[in-house]
Amino acid sequence: MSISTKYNPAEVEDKWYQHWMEKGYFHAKANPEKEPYTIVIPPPNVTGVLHMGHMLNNTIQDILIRKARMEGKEACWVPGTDHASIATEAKVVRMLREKGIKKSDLTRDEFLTHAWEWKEKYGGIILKQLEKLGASCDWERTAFTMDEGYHKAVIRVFVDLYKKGFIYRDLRMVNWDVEAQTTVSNEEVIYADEDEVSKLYKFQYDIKYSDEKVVIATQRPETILGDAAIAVNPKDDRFKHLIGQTALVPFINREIPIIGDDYVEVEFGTGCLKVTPAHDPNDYEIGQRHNLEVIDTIDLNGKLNEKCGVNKYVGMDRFAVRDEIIKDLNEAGYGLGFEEFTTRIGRSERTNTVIEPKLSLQWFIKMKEISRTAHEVVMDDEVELLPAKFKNTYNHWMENVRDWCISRQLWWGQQIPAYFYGEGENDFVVAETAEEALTMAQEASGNAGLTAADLRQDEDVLDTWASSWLFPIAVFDGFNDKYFDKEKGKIIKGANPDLDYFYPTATLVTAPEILFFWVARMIIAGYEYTDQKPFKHVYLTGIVRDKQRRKMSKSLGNSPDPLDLIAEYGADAIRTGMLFSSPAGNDLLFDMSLIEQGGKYNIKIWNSLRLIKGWEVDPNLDGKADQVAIDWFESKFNQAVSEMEDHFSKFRMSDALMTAYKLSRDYFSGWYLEMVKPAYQQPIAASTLEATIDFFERVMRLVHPFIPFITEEVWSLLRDRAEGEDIIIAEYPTSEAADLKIVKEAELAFEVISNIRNIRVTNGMSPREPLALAIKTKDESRFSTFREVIVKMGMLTDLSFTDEKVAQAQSFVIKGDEFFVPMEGKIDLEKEKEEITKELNRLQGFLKGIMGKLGNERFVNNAPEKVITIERNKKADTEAKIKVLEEKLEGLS
RNA sequence: GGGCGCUUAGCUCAGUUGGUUCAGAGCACCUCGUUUACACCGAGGGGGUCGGGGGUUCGAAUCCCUCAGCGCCCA
Repeated sequence: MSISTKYNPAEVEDKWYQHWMEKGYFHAKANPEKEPYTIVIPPPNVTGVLHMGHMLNNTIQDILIRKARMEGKEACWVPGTDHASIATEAKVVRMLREKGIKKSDLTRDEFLTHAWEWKEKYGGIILKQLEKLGASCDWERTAFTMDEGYHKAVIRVFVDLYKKGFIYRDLRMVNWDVEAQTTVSNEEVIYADEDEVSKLYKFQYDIKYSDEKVVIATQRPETILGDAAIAVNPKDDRFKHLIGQTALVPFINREIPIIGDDYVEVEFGTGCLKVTPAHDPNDYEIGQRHNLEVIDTIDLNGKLNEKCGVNKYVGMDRFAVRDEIIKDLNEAGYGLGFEEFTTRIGRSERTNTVIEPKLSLQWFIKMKEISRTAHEVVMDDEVELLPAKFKNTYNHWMENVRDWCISRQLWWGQQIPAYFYGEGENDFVVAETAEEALTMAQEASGNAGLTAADLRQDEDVLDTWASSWLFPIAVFDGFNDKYFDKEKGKIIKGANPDLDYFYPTATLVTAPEILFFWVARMIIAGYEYTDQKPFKHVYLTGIVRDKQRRKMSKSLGNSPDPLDLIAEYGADAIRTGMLFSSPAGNDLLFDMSLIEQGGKYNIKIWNSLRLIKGWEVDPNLDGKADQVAIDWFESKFNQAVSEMEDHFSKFRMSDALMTAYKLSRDYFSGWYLEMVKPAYQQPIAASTLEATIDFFERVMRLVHPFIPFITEEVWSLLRDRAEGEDIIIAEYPTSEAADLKIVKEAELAFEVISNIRNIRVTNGMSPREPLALAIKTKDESRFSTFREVIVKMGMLTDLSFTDEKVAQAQSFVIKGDEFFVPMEGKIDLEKEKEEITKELNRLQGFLKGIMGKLGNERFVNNAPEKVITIERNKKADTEAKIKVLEEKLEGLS
């Protein structure tokens, strides 16, 4: 069979992915004969598209899964998508707006119809893209957080937690996005990378029954009309006498108290703080402490309402009012100018609108108690974070965990199953279905005549994380009626074969930025519902950045399109490229040259295949001369496998790849193939060819998890394969004892060869220039094994042993042995002398250091014998080298 | 403001309990080479006072203190 000169990734990759799918290799079934190995994907946004972060993350997951599969485990990688309330709703709203439809013109049901259409059309694109990467997900298990079963699970958990007393409703200061008309979590509020310069305006307030004035400084003059107090620091001598007096809000002359509170920073602004409990979280807290009135002057749409007390401002946008009120107050003589200061202004991640702090009734989950076990298990390494440094961060967060606001003022998502039957704040019931709710409401209200039409379900949906925190359980249908004990609020063990088999999962691979939003909460849910951890290891990847360390993002335009990259270089190249420089927890500085390196690696493998496929066997050859190379590579292989096992056990994926890369590229394709390669157009021994193919197969199996496509292709071409004899399910190599003696002998031989090559290069000789080598050694046997290798690869005409120094020769020393390459006057004497002198100086300096150590009594007395012996050996070795060089120098002059 | 972490070659990073020539890898760089698997290659080479200072120790990239710079998380 002839093999194409060029490797064509696109063609090969599509072919094999299809083949794997047809054979059903990705599908996992509960199989008691095998050990399970499960990974659940961090579900990407359903409307998302593949970006570089996904590429890294999913490459790592695929490597883990493929390796587990080859190790004979039942490898199950569950893919899925997240409904992503805020992001998806924003996209649907934008799409509708482009069609001229306003969300506010639609009913909830109409909007959701559009949203589902959108989801059907664009949802899951990202999963198709993962196929291109080679992801071996069990596509039959693809989950979506709003699937019917999943939806029921989320609602069930809400009801259960409510019953258990973990969910409550309370007035809280939330971040209000006036454009999206929703609350956003603290995490969704972003601050500019650099502090922003803003203006701090000063205004004076009159004091009742006094000629004194009090001067405050504020960034938000539009909230003045909602002021409930002026606060000063009780330790501030300038102002403490004012405490207890009454100030007048400028312009409207509303009376407000002057209070003392430690929160006020003496140094900041004027030292006097206007307190607006309705519009600032800190002010709200001060208000709570001092029982201040809450005057909510800004409506949900960001416009001032009649409570502000000034007709002309009612209905105006908050920022327009700011300009207006500054002007008006200045004209009225209250303004005292402004100063610039740097501050941080929170903006909505979704709409970039300045966040409006807002008091609102929200649903919360109490976190302290429910998260206790989740806190402990990470501290005890029952769940291991990798790298471990994230334990500290996790600990800090868990120690200060705050209640989780789970309501979102959106339509796309899981609607909160709270049903109101009256006007009161507490006239509601919580139930899994409307029917159940009706019965409960009739009971709660004492009104048996209530009908379904009298019930009003809470308008809000749940935070998306309140869906995805159930992911490892819900993808195995864990909350289904059949497996869920509603009384106890626990999942029944032994009832759900899939869950019992695949859960707890093995490893979660995700980004550190969602350690709390998702990882911690999954652990919490895991223990709450199964009394088990959801996963053993959490591998936290870094962020993919560009060379200037900027995060790669579409908005910055600094990210290549992953699919273009795959099309151009092939998925294997991308996978290796991403992994070449990607230690766990460290950011990855993406560089095209890494992808190119990955591509070159594939080509190297391809060319090695071409070389081997070109060899003709001569049955008369015994191949004895090749045995040394075979023995050596066998050991080298085992050494590498053992190293990789160590790397894998520590989740050092980059290092594992580098070990495999060097084994296959440097040792197999470089040294080994060169050692056994027959001369041009010469045949090879059958046994050597067989051994070589066997090695090649083993190397391919070893790297298959990293580069699945080319390894499958090479595997299929190396031998005639039976149906189903595919590398994807071939056995993963495990390490066996390596013969360290032969490895050491090889190293010596390679060093000799390297020195000979060096002589050629430094003397400007052609690599083919015939040379001879004479060795002066006490132990000829150490060269016996690799004698022929040295001759072949050193391009030597002769290798002999000598007792005498050889004149007119280039020489070098390795471990006390002297090597002579006769040059017959071809060398540059002066240059040679210069170099020897240089080396001599270096060695003498080195020796001086050793002598210093050995001359130090405290060293000799205190250091372990082993260390002293090493120093003595170093001394002897160095002295020998110096002697040789000195003699050489003499010989030259 | 509180917490955590980082600083080793031009770049990205290894360096496990202080002790083998421990100062390393990959990439980049420089020189040479087109010898039929591969120039998407091969051979060879240069390059770091381990952020600064101090201390502990016979011995420090490694432990302690301190200064400087950087990053992340939370307020």
